Amino acid sequence: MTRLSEYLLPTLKQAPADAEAISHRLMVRAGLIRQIGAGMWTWLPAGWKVHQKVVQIVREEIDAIGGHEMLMPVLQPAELWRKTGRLEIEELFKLKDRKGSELVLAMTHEEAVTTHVAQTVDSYRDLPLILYHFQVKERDEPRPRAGVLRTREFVMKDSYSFDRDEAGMDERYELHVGAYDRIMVRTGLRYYRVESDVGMMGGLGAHEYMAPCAAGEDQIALGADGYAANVEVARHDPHVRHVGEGSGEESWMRGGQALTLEPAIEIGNIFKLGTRYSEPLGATYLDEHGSELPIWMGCYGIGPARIVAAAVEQFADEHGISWPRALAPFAVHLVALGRSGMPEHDAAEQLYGKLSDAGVEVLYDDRDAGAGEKFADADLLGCPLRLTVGRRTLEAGEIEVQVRRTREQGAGLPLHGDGAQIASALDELCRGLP
RNA sequence: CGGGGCGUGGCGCAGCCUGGUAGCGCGCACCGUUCGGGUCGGUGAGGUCCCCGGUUCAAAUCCGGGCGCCCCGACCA
Repeated sequence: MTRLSEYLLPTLKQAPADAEAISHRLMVRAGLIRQIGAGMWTWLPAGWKVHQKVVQIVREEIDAIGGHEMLMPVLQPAELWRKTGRLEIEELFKLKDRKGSELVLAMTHEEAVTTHVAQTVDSYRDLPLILYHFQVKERDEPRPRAGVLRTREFVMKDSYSFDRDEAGMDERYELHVGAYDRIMVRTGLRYYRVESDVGMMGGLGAHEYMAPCAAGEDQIALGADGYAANVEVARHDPHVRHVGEGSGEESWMRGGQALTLEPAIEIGNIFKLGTRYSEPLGATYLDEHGSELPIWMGCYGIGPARIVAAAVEQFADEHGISWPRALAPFAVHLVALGRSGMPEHDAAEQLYGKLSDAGVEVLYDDRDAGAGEKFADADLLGCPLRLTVGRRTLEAGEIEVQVRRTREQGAGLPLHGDGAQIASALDELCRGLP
């Protein structure tokens, strides 16, 4: 599928000096991302592949609960935001066009979707509805940090539900809980769904999906009984007592149980909005009796970039990244040893052809480079399986297979076997991996 | 926004204190060598020393102003 000699994968031995978070260091070193300014990042080809793996998982699960994908613009009239009272938000980028008209760069899309629904939905027969898109969000963050973890521009999947009443909204909300749980499981991440502060979105309920990792900027409180909450929520929970204050080590108790605090990053959030946006934007419908009623809404966000970074954080080791199989840029990293023209190199070429034809996602390292360099890059990039074709391989008639996560060598596969058979054997192997 | 740090070739750094217009490692190009864990040797290319101004015969170096980036905190629809 991809020859490394013809690909752009600029790996580095040393991370940029100012990079501290593991995901920041490794994603730059592995050639996945490059910075262009504070909180402004480019996804290079291999990085974008990973990002799009996440996007596709999210798309499939939102489609499965009846979501309809669309695309709304980032550039929007300021007037919409004035109507909802959000024009004054500091993080909102504001600008003017050549005529002097006031515009904003959207940091989220409630204003846009609600406007469209207000214009197009008239009857109770049009509801419920789930609309979503993957679109860039622009936020003038006071402090971007940690590579792709907190940026000023990032792609978000945001879906919005529209219902006749509160019960309907709750139903759509629960559908999203299910979809989000399935998304998290499929990505292979360790995660918690925690109750969150509803903040300015109204008091109707909200959850956050948190991925524990060292670079996390939030803290979650966890109980042995399965209790999991944002620390802000835990703080206001009457059952939670704060024990060790001031001694440096924080200690919380809930119903006689100690709570542990863990740093985590927010990778998704879901809110019950109620009529917070439908009212100012006039999104109403007529019910069976001809009465005009406001539409009940929910909004549901998920950040693919944060899922990618969290996966790096959670599974990296001293050699580099170790992707969960669902997110890996390639299923297989094939390393050819020896110089081009030598028998082992020719054998690697043949194998590459067979795997490609069989539809295996394979990155083929056909570069004229030393074995050490190739293995180091393979470890750094972190594809689940590494295949090696070298002199030993030829002698044994077997392809060497190494599992990235465990760095253990499995049983070899027949070098001269049928392509489809090798592919299905690899597929089998992959399915057994995390 | 408060506190701290940094800006010298693609990356990592030295030089700055004690002014004399730039050096190391990696990477890159070429030659040879090696070819199962970042081989070794040689040759070479590549720098407005973040920007503007000032001091001085002379500024990467000293002074003033600005910009950019990172880290901690605050903030985080």
